[in-house]
Amino acid sequence: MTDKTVYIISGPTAVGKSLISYYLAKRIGGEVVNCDSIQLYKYMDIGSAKPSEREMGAVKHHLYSLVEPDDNMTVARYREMALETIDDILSRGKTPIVCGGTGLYLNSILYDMSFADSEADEERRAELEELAEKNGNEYMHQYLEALDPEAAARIHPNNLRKIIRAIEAFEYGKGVLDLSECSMNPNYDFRFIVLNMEREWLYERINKRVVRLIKLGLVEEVSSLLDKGYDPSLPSMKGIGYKEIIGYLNGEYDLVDAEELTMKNTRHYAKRQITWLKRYDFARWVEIHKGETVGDIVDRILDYYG
RNA sequence: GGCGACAUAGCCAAGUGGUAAGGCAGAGGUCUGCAAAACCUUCACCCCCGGUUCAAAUCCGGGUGUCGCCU
Repeated sequence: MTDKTVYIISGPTAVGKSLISYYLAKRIGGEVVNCDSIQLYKYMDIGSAKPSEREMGAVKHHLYSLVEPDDNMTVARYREMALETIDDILSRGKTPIVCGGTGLYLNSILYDMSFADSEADEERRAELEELAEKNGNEYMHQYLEALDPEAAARIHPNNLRKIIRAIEAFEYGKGVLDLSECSMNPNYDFRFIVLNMEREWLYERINKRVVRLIKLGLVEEVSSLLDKGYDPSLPSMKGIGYKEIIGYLNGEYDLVDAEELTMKNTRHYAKRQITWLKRYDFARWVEIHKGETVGDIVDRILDYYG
């Protein structure tokens, strides 16, 4: 371990990232830094499966419950906060343990990404969305092609969201860059662990977790968010578990359907996360087997990097 | 036992003579400012046997199975 060592504990949802990070932190005197887009929000504790009070009390946890659910979060802001937090932890002689499965946020720490030249502008975005509404995806894709052919070539014509972002980015600066043009963040020595387990077992855990979250009061949590006035269209409220419960509360289907939908969407999410994480050829994959204790897994993580 | 209906992918399902829609699930993938988001790719010789026909998931006969009704 060096004085710039930063652990990253990632993996699909429900593999046990939080628990393992917690034990790892206890073992090496680390502090946990959240890298989960939904756990960043306040009042969204049950649905986002944040670490328990006890865990948060025993080990320092950063960037949890930080912003209001209607806050306009972006990767750029996340990056800023995360790097600041990591530097602070290092300056106190502790080891940061970045824990989470939001791939884009992970990238923002891992790579020397620059967001400075492409500010997001609400008004311009609304304009572009309207233009798209009127003329369709194909039109927007051609529009982008005229501005930034390279970006257009990378973005599928149906992916309107990315097309609009690329147009914005182009108008503000150098456009949307490809990650391959970035180098690794040179300020840290990363120890990047991807936790994984047999697909079937993971799906089983996901299903059980959804049942548990509902038992713990997810429905109440969601209705209290709605009572506070948070709009279902907010990105935070589109989180898995939240949007499905909102549908139930609106009478679109019953609770059993909401539960099944949540399970399904969580499974899909886990799969996308695994796909994303495969890109990091420098990551060490730790396969968790049934019957292993958290201690065993932490041992293996520590052994990995000698 | 009789009569009738149906049998298409893991599930739902379209197709009634011209070489198997679609949805869901599953699998794989893309990714620099909404990322728990957005988007893409992929997945069947149509219950079995025989017949008619240039051509059958589609028509005919016989099996088998499921469902319904009757006795």
